[in-house]
Amino acid sequence: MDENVILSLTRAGIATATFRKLEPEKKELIYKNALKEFATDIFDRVSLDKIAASAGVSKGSLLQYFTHKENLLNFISEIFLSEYERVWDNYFVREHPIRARDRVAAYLVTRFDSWEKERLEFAFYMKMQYENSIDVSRKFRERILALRHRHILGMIERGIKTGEIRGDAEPDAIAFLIQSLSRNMEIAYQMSLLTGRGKFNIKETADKLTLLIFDGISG
Amino acid sequence: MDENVILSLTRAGIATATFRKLEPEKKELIYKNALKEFATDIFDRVSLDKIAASAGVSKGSLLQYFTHKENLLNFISEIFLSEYERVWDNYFVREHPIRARDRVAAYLVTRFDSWEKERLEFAFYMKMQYENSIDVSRKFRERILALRHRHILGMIERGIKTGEIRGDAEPDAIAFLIQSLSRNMEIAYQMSLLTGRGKFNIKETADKLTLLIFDGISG
Amino acid sequence: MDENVILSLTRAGIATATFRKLEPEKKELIYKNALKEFATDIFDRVSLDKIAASAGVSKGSLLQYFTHKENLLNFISEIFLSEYERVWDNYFVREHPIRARDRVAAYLVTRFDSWEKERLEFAFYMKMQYENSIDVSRKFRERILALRHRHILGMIERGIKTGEIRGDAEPDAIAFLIQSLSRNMEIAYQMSLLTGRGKFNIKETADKLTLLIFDGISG
Amino acid sequence: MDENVILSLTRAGIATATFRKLEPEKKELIYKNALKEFATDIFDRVSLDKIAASAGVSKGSLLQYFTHKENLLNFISEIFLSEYERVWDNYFVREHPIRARDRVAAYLVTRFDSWEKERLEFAFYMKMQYENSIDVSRKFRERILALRHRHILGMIERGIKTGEIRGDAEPDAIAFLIQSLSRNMEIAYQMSLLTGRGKFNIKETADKLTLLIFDGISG
DNA sequence: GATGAATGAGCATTCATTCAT
DNA sequence: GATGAATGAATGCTCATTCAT
Repeated sequence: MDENVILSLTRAGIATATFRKLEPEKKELIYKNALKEFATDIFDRVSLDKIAASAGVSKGSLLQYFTHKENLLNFISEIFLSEYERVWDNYFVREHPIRARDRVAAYLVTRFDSWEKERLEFAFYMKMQYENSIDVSRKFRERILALRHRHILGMIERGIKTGEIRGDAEPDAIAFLIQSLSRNMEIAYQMSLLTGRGKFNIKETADKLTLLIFDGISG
Repeated sequence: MDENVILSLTRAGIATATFRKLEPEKKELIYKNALKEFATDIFDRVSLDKIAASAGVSKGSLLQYFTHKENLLNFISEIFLSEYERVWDNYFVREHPIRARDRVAAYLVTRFDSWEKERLEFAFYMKMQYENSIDVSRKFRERILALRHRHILGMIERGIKTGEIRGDAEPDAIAFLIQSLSRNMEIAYQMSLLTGRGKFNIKETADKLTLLIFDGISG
Repeated sequence: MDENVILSLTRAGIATATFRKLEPEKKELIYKNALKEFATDIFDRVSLDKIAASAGVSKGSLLQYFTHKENLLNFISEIFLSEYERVWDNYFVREHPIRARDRVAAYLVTRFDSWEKERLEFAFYMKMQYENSIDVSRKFRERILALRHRHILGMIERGIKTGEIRGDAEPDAIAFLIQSLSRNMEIAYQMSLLTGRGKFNIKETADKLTLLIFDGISG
Repeated sequence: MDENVILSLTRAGIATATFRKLEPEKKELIYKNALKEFATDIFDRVSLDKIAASAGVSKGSLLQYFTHKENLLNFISEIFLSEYERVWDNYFVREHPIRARDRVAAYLVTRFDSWEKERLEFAFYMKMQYENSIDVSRKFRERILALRHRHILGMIERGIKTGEIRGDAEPDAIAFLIQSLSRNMEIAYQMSLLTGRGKFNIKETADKLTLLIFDGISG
């Protein structure tokens, strides 16, 4: 957890100064356990008692750190987003495949290996994107969407420049297409996790789909 | 509401015989009002009192008909699904566009005109797919997925036969692609409804995307 | 407790229909015990748990009857006021002393013998008149004040007509004077109850004060 | 704030030695801000956090100075009383009107001009007399009552000596009468402050009432 | 001596479910 | 079969008080 982010969240009134001054391990513990609860169940069914107990803090302290239940989610959400954005931005400054279609295939695959180890983070990510009944999630959704759109558009424009992607189509439409695939892969992955039966082969799916959208499905 | 469906739900223990014997209008009234509540808010925040009041039944009766709150949702879900499946099956027995790509474009557009008039049904459909973390919604999700997969596969196989869709690719992969588009269009539509700003042009989007996936995005 | 009053309170949304249908003894029990708590302690420190327990009802029921804690006080207050007004109005239609000064002396004494037996009612009456922090008490205060003012003015006007009370002074000023005495007697009575030491002789005080204000304190 | 009073309060265990050693300005600051809170709201709703924040002290210190929340109120109460008594005692050693009735009229008016500027002090004074169902307020009430009684009795006895006030009546009864007027004027003043509508003319009321009680209301 | 972090007791309110009528 | 009264479990939040630093 980035201390600078925590500082700015403190300034934004999302976490209190009291929380900021906690030992890093304790902060981490609270973050992890709260994320776990919010990832596992709906906002209304998440109980502060349970979070407090599993994080080894009193409920009173928890509320002293975040004032509100909703603010606690807000905090978790912001920390998650900052980390998420950091990772993705990092990804795009590093070296990348040479061919546009490889870049797209790689994009579709990215993050899934992390999710593999961070199941709770993935569950939280999915829940926040689709949960409409809480205000915090709207912000979350929009932040995620904007980030992904920016990244995808970047790839497309580069592909158009090199002539690998057709320039006669609207970049936004192509972006919508790639966004769709990415989203559906996340959902398919989640369902395979939930049902347990049959692993969902991400790499293979990404490769196949990239081929299809580049070359078209026409006979 | 199909009486046969109600009968089978009664046998499955989802609704009681008492409910089945109700006058059709009363059953309809309960369905409509319960669906409205479950579409509007999260399972936990839906109150039986409100449903009972708006449906003109007593809370006691409501529970006598469905035993549980969750069972009531179960019932609504099953009725919705049976209707949903009926409509789609109907769609595919009727005449269709001649060209494969027109069939796909039409598929992507279908249902949206109904949703336009049936906002609550659409909200319920989306909520069940993405938001409610209840067992019922898992079943719902899977049923929807299976149905759509079956229909899309049908289209693809027909296209392969006519040579309009390439036969060298796995039909499942192509189905995944189309499924992705369909899903993302629903999400985009929902977001345009929620935010209110800027209508989402379904027809235009469907056409553009169909072109893209048939011809590919290669330069 | 007058059923008509309860009915009108139900209509005003202060009590629910569920409460109205209760057996009279149960209603009485709730009224008595709630009044006792509100008479004994500050609104914030009165606990619904305690009232529910002493009235032999569940806390859930209590809230079903009155929706809010404040509404429960509201209810008690209205019942009290209706009874208070009934008693006083009754008092003034009955026969009265012939002489104006006797009427005033009698007025100052009235209610105290009832308070003697109804200690809790008296405590409630005092608390409601002087507790400013709850909205309900403002209404209470104004109702009490208006009633007493009306009654006192009535006495004064009659006294002016018979020539027993001087007509050259403003009736409102005389009313203020009598109101002051009445109020201070209540306070003195309350203090004698609270401290326990030395009974406060109401009758004697009323007689002495009536003499004083009629004849003046001039030497 | 009189340091001698603080010393005796320290000895009485109401304030700690730690508090006594504070700089006078800090002590004053704590007094002012605590009084403000206790004047504005009921004991239970006054929060130490708020007092600490506005007084520029830590909550820990506040409790170190006074041990309890109730003791803090105790302290404020005692300081207020000592000041109140000082002012009144001062008033009675200064020169006064020559005629007894003027002295009474002046007495009824005294303090009101101070309250005009010291709204919070007045609110505190009233709240302590009537509202707080705490032990502290009982003591407060009795101290105020005793002081006023003493002063009023003094006036009366002087009036009896000069023959301006009748000697055939019990001085205590006359004192009760004047006390009543004084009290009711305070209440009327408070109500005019609370409701906001129509100023309550103190001087005029005092004059009229003095006339009435001296000359009597007989026709 | 000053501070403020940690705590836990206390409480109003909601609502599904039970069950007597 | 219909009703709705009774219940109690569950939970977010406030705040005085304790106590380690």
